[in-house]
Amino acid sequence: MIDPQLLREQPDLVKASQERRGDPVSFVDEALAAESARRAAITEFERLRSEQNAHAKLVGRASKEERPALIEQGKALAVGVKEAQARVTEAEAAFDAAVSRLGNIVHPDVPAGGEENFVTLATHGTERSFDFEPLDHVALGERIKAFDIARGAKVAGTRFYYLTGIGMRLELALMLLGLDQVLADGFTPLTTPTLVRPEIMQGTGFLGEHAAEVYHLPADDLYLTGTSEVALAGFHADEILDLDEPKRYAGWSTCYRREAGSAGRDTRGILRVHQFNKLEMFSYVKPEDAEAEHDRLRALQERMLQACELDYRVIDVAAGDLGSSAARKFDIEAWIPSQQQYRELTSTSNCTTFQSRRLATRYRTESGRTAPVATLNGTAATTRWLVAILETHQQPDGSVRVPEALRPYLGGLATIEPVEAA
RNA sequence: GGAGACGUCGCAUAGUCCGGCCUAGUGCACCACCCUGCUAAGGUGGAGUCCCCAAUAGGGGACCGAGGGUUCAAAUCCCUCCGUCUCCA
Repeated sequence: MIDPQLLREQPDLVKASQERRGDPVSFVDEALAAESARRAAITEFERLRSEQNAHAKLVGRASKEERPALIEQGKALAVGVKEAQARVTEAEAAFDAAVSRLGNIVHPDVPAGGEENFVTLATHGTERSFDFEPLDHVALGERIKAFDIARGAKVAGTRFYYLTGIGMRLELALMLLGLDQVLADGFTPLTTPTLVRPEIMQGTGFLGEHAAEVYHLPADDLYLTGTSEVALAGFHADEILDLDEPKRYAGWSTCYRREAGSAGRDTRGILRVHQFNKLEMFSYVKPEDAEAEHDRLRALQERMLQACELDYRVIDVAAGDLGSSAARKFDIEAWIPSQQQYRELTSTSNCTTFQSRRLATRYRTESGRTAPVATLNGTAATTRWLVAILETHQQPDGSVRVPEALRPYLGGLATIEPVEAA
């Protein structure tokens, strides 16, 4: 959630942010009204409560004779307090709902507009073309027996797959390469829970706009996470952190997504699936260090794509295409030869203090006060990378060259040869 | 799955049976000052988190795992949930 003080003191700034996101500006005035209603309710309740507390003490000290009359008076006070308390609960729920509709304050450098209005910050490599007819990752995967999509569908349904043989090994190799890179950068590796409680899902904002994307297990009231960001953000919930040094974590987990709104899109292959693995970076830093950390995460991601010898571009995602908790987001998209277009491989978001405020993750400032920390997240590697790696490094005979950096994790394997049909 | 014990403002504990000077005590650790004078010790005071009002000082409310309930009044009584531990299966 955004800073209520900012909402109160600089509503115009919040309105401008809403405007740039393409979200209703009227939400700001509604939130403001709910905010002052909330404070009024609290003030009234506390006045009555104070009166009641003083009265209860009188009763405690009173003699037997005085007591009955005082208790009668107390009953009247109790009614008023109860009503006032109910009004506070109501006002707080209303405020919560109203303020929850406001997205994070968009960073001033974020391009205006929607999905297609991104700005390309950098490109690397060529948009590779071949002097032979390139295969897409599905055809390549069949040649080298890297995955089995038909059997995935048979067993679990569409958008499920098996990684087989070299495919399975290649995914692990990629994850291990990613892990070694983030370890070198001081990240603490974690294997995270992939089932979480409603409060955590709610607190991290994934039950808002993405609610339909999330698998729910009603028998246990647990949610399957679509990214370890959920567990990583929840890790330090309700804590006061020592942030003299930033806290950096790399969470490895399987991710589950319903892909509810994407029927018919990317139905071929493993580009868009219900289940995949991901190594996710997550940083807790002081708010003033958030932008530098964001650049750092992006640099790390670029290094990973370069290690995999992929062609890519870095885009600054436009305001209208930002998740509600992100103030700014950089996506790195790799060139997919069979599609002749760039597709997202990584994403890194600066959530400033938006996420931590609801999760009550704080640090101690110079003056000794507590203040919300800034959180940032970014992809280090996912199963989807296999698509780009296979297609980019394919050779005329249907074999695939293994990027140097991945070879140590594959026993030195330099080329993945087609498997002859049995 | 069954039975039981437990959860207190950093850590450790008192308080809960029997509701009201609990404004949650004490020890350790911590911070400031004083005393002392050098591997120490002692004294005084301070100190949690969240929120509201006032914006300097200050005043008030909430928090004893979480949420409800009973009551004039709940750490204390009742219910539900979460967690930890022990025993049984």
